[in-house]
Amino acid sequence: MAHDTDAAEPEVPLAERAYRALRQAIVRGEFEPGARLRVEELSRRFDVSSSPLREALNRLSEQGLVRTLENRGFRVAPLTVAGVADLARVRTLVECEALRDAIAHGGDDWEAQVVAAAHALALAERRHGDAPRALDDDWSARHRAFHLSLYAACTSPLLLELADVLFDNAERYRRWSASHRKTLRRKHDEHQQLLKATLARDANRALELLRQHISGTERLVAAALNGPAGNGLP
Amino acid sequence: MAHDTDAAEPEVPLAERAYRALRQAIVRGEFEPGARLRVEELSRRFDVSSSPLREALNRLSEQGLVRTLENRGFRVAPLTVAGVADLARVRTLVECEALRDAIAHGGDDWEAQVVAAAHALALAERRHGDAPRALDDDWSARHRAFHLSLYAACTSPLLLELADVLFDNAERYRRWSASHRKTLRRKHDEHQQLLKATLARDANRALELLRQHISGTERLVAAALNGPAGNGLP
DNA sequence: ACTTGTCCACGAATGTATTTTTTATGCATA
DNA sequence: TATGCATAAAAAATACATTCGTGGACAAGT
Repeated sequence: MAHDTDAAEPEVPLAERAYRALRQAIVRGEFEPGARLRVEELSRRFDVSSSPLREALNRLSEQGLVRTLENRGFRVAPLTVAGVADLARVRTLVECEALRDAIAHGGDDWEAQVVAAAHALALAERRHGDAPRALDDDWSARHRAFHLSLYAACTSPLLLELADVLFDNAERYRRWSASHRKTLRRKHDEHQQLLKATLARDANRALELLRQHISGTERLVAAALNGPAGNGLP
Repeated sequence: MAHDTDAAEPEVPLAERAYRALRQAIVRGEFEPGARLRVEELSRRFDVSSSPLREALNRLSEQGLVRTLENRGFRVAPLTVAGVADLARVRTLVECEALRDAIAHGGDDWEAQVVAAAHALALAERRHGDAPRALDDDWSARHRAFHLSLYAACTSPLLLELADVLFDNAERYRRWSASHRKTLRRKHDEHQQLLKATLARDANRALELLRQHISGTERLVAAALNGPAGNGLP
């Protein structure tokens, strides 16, 4: 029996591993927004040859994290004011619908998972003091888990998949904003209120809170994007 | 200077060509719904080697047209009752929002394009008699162009991209349904009404018509899917 | 005799190394 | 300063090697 924690999980294909590693690197902001993604560099960096790497890049480009320029290689998708506005809009549309459905159909197990995720997030926040949370991988993972747990009971697989992809795109903006800004955001109360409304099955209130949550993030990011001119953005 | 109409448009990469050809083949139903997509076969069929082909397959799998099974190759995404319901639901959400926005923001040029697309579609329908339209490539192209022209003035690129991908997924169901059914659908009136309401900038009515249009298609497809048991579907 | 499990071989998917083609860059020349 | 050619770099595609599942034969046990 092969154990997973060993050298490099040989049962998961290299293309898949490259995909995950690259996606995480992009979401975490390890590359500059418009930066070129040279196949050979990445090839060395992830210790994988070109073919699986190109497969990963192609998948990411369908998700909006990477841009393909024909015969001119790949680039990290840029971060723009228009982009964050568009993203917030579509996220609101998709995630509100998913939340509405989850509230309507979720059972006890779903509620339990939501409470668990919220608690895990709260723990990370308390422990974390005043450092910018969005830059902490652990907090980010729990933040993501909390939001997605809210939708988990949604009956539409497509909607869930969309919410997933859109969340990753938004994560890039959150991290960029957190690292280019002085004032830090306090999302704890918003999350708690969202949790409370959801558990109370108060769909109207929960949806309104979610809308505000998303648009609040968007406003901050947009301000950071065209505020300190010359901070790396067009 | 290379001319485009010659042998094979050398300026568009093979991966891109493979992607387009394969997508069209899948949408047109040239493969059975759950059929295996062997790399070597496709490689010979499209006269391309494995690398660009795998890139195309990876992109298509992100779009929902192809399913990836780790270490077991690719398959055409299945056609299921749950799938068509889910798809119709998300299409309604996305396309209604896109249409609302287009009606709010579209200018004269947009209106002109919509009218043109509608007219082109009407011409194809009149000429086409009573044969099942969804099986005719020309009609399908015009049908697609008409629907997408309605959204073209939408200010959200993301929404437009989503509408595009979802429409292709729906096209698979339309074609399958059209080829496994006796009674044919008459969508002409629905399209005309939709056009009329849109040009009148009557958003409420247009959105309601679009909802009915999508759900009408869904009902027919769902009926065809579990109606004649043993017609190739689980 | 029939089932059940294991091992081997074949085919197909995955991955690497290499060649080909295209695009970008620098230098010389007008 | 602009233009054209030569060179270098990188992307795209191919050919080749490796690895991984699948199915069949054979052996052991029921």
